[in-house]
Amino acid sequence: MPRSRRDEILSIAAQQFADRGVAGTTVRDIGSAAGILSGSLYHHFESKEQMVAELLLPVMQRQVGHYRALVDGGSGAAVTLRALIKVAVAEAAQTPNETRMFRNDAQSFSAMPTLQPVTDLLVEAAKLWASVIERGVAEGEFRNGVDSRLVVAAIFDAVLSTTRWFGGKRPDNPVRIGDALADLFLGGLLPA
Amino acid sequence: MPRSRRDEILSIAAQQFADRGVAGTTVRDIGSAAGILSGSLYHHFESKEQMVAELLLPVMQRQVGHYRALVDGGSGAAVTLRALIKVAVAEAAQTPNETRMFRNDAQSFSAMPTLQPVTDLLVEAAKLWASVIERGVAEGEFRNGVDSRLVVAAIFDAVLSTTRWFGGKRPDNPVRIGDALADLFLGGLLPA
Amino acid sequence: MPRSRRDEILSIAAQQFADRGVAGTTVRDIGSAAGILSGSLYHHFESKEQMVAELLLPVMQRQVGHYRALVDGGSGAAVTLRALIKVAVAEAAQTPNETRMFRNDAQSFSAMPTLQPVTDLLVEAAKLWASVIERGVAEGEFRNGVDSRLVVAAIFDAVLSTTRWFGGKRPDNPVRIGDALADLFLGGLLPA
Amino acid sequence: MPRSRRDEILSIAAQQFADRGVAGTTVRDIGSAAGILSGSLYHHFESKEQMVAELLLPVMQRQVGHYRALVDGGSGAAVTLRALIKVAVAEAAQTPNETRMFRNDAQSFSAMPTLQPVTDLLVEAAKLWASVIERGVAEGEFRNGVDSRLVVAAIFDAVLSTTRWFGGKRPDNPVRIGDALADLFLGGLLPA
DNA sequence: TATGAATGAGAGTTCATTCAT
DNA sequence: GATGAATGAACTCTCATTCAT
Repeated sequence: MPRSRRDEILSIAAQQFADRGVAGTTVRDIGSAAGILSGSLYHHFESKEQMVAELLLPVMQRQVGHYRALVDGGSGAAVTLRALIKVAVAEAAQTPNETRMFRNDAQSFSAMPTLQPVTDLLVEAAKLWASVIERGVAEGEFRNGVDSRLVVAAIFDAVLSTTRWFGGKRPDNPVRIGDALADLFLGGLLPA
Repeated sequence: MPRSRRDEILSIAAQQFADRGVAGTTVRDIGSAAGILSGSLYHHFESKEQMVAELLLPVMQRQVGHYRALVDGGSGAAVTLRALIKVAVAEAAQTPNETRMFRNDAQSFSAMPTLQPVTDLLVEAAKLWASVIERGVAEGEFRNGVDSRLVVAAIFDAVLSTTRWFGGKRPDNPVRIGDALADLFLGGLLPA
Repeated sequence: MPRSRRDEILSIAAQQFADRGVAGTTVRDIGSAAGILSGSLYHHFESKEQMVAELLLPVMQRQVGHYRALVDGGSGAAVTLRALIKVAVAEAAQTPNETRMFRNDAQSFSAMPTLQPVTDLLVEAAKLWASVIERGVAEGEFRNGVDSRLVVAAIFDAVLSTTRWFGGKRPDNPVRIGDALADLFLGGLLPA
Repeated sequence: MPRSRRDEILSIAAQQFADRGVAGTTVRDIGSAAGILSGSLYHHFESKEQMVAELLLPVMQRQVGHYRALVDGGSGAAVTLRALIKVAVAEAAQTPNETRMFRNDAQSFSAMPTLQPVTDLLVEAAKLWASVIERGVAEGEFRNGVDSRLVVAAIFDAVLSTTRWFGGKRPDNPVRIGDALADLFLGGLLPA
């Protein structure tokens, strides 16, 4: 429930960005979905790029905030990793459009200067997750020889993909998905 | 080592498509990377879209060919899944540019009619993988309660992400990466 | 006297289309004649082809409307034919640019899907005219052995050519031209 | 039955020019209809424009030759006009493609410097025909008050249109068409 | 806040023509 | 005579953005 007209437009834009990609969405698309002309968008926002930034930055800040708290929380690596996965999935479920933007458009962020802060947070998030994996290996909680970069990339991409299950008609339960993913990455497919 | 001029241009285009995305790559980009004018590309190809199709279709056909053979190979689910992951990673290592195109641009394929056959193969691939997971669960080789769709999506995305390790200056070893990924998804992070 | 900017541009385009042919007129030509950039045309029209359609359809609808009324009017064949010629010439004088487009570009209409309705009306017009000739022959008003298709084609082309006399500095009188043409086709060159 | 390869290509080009218009025909079209690449056309012809000139000039020269002879032949205006119409129709039947090019593309000839001689002949032809009409009026053979320019334009256009009946599967008889046209313009539709 | 008209850069594509082989 | 590759200019059309009203 968006409060201002501004927020309303922003959430309409998020939908479009998620559906067709940032580059594939024209300001005309956004305007006509919002019931105004494209030129009128510029009364609310400085540029299309700024809309993207305004959409993604708070989402990423919230996420990294959670990650920092969990990593600093003093729990063991396995418990922390499960918590990270669950909170990440929960956030993905809450902000599915923004999450799909991360999944599909992160590649092009480097060409958008305004998004530097977002990219920085993305990097920090990856480092936080990697640190948990590394600690787990170092402390013997995780298997030896695990490649932390590879594992982090795999988990991250898996989390970003969970938005598939949250859209559509019968959205799945984020808690269940988070647990399933944590089970998969911690315990594997083979039975214990 | 491309033989004809045509193949040479095609591999140059693949690099650009992978780096900046299909939509983000202009025919002028491709032309100047190939040392010719953009218009001259049309001596070799009918359209930009056709270049994409010509790049992706054989790659996907090869992959699905492998997947079919493995799924029909009669091995157990775990063995088959490991083989699938390894061959998929090996293919990703051999065609890193095309793989990155799948990762980043698959979303927009629906807007490109020429790519329908590619999309069809993509769907078939997902079904083949899912069938292995389901068989593993049914036959007790995999844990009970595993969500096959979710697992397939996670593994697929992880495989597509491995191209990170194959580009650049010091490309990693696909066999090692394939094994690491198979270990992760079969055995999980926790020690046996 | 065009009212909206849109109509103004349209009538400028008609002039150009008539002078250089539809294919020979570029959107840049139209734009610069209208004092705007070519891209700005697309604020008003979806495509060049749509401009052509929007120009020709109402003209042809009006004409066929007249033809239907006259053919159904119950007058004799000779009287009807004279009326047809006169109204056709009058319309050509009122919309000289569109008429020249019919004369010069009708051949290429089949390649423009948007113009199908126009082509359909063109065909109907020819049939209406031919029916009058045939009735005249059948009822003995016209000479025996007259080839109606040939005569219709000849009259049609003659009418389309009359725009020569309506442009330029000293435009001729459509009523006079219409009568002269009717005299020619009804009575011939030889004195009665 | 074209003799040289050159003539063969030329007649293939004429067909295309007639069907799609000069501007609407690409050298690629001509090449592929002739079974060679477009570039190879330039071994035979200097330019596309030259092909047009080479096609139209002899046709027009022949025609004007006939017209001059007939106009200078000393016959009465009516006899001369009938002869002009019949020979013009006969020529149209013999060179239908070139005639259709005159009908459809004459407008654009002014933009093609190479075609100046053709245009000059076209003008001379019109003058020759007009002189016959005027003589007929002056000598009382034709009705008083006849507008010679208008009549010439009408007859010319009618002749150019006769190619409709000479193409296709069951080509009509040029002699019959010529007579029908002469009857129409001399005697009109009304019975004597 | 919004409209409607326009900009200007750049997109994919076409095409007559050239030329080394 | 023909090929195959390329040029370079022009084409239609798109789109983020600006601005007077």
